[in-house]
Amino acid sequence: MKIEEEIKQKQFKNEYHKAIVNIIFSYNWVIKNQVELLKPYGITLQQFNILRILRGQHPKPFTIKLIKERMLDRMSDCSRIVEKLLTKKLVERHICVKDRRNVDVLISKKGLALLKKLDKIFEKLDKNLISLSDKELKTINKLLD
Amino acid sequence: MKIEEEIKQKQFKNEYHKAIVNIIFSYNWVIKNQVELLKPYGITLQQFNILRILRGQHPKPFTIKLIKERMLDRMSDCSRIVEKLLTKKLVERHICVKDRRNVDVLISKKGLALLKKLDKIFEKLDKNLISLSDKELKTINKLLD
DNA sequence: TAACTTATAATGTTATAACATATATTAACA
DNA sequence: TGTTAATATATGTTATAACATTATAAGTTA
Repeated sequence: MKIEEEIKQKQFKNEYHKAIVNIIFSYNWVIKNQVELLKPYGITLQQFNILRILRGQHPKPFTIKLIKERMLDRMSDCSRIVEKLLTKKLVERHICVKDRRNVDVLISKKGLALLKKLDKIFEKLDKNLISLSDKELKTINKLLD
Repeated sequence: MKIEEEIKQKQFKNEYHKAIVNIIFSYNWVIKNQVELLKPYGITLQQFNILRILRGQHPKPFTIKLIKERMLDRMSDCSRIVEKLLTKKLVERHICVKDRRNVDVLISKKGLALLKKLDKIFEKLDKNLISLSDKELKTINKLLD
C-alpha cells in the first residue's frame, strides 16, 4: 500500500510525531473507506452515523441535542443532517409534547432496513481489513485511550 | 477528560470497532489542538502543513504537484492554499522556466520566521501532551503501520 | 509540422463545516 | 404575573472540501 511506503519515507523528529502522522493517516484511510462504501447508497458518513445512533435508541426517539452529544466528529449541523434524513424518509421527526423546545427524532422502518443492508456490507469489509489480532487491537485501544 | 469517559461509556461490537472509534477520536483531538494553536497566528492547519513541506525543501522550490503528494490530508485545493500563503507573503511563486507547466513555490523569509515561532509553541504543547513513554509510542506506531 | 495525447495548474460549482445569530419555549424569580 | 435568563433548535453567513472542468504547456507520432 502506498500509505505505508509514504510513512516510511518520511523523517520524523521523534516517535511522538510519527504517532500523530500515523493517526492522521489511519483516520483518512478509515474515513475514505467508509465514505466510498456509503456512496452507492446515497447517504453520507454523518447521516449514517446519526442513523446508527438512532437505531441504538429504537424504538425510543432521541432529541437533536442528544444526537449531537453522541456524534463522533466535531458537533456540526445536526438539524440539517436530520432534515436530509427526513427528506429520504429514513427518520421521523416530531416536536416533543412534554417540552416543545425538543425535537424527537426516530429512525423509520426504511432507515432500519437500510442499516441492516449496510451492516452486512461493513461486516464483509471489516473481515477483510482486520490484519491485526485481537490482542494487538486491545493494545492499540489501551494506548489510544 | 470527556473523550475518555465517552469512549468508555460506549458499547463496542468488538475490539476492531473500538479501534476505529479510538482513531477517530484521537484524530479529532489532535486536529482540534493544532487548529486552536494556529488560530492566533492567522493561518490554517493546511497552510501550516504546506509551509512545513516547503521548509523541508528550502532553499529549493517545490512544485504544486509535489506539495500535493506530500500532504497528509486528502489532496485538496493546493493551488488555492498557496494563493492564500502568497497573499500573506509567506511564500514566493514562480512559473518554472524549464517546464512552464510547473509552478515553483518557495517559502519566504517571513514564512520561515513564522514557522520558527510556531515550532517553539508546538514543542511546548508536545511536552505537555506526551503522557506515553517512548516505548509505548513505538508500539502504537508499529501497530498502526 | 500538425494533430493528438498527456501533464500541470487554475478555476467553477456544489455541498458541507464552522461559527454566529435568531426564534421559540421553558424556567426562574422579583 | 411580568420580566429576565436559560435551553433547544433552526437559520444565515463565510470559508473550505470535494469533485469536475478548463486552460496552458509539453511530449508523441504520423
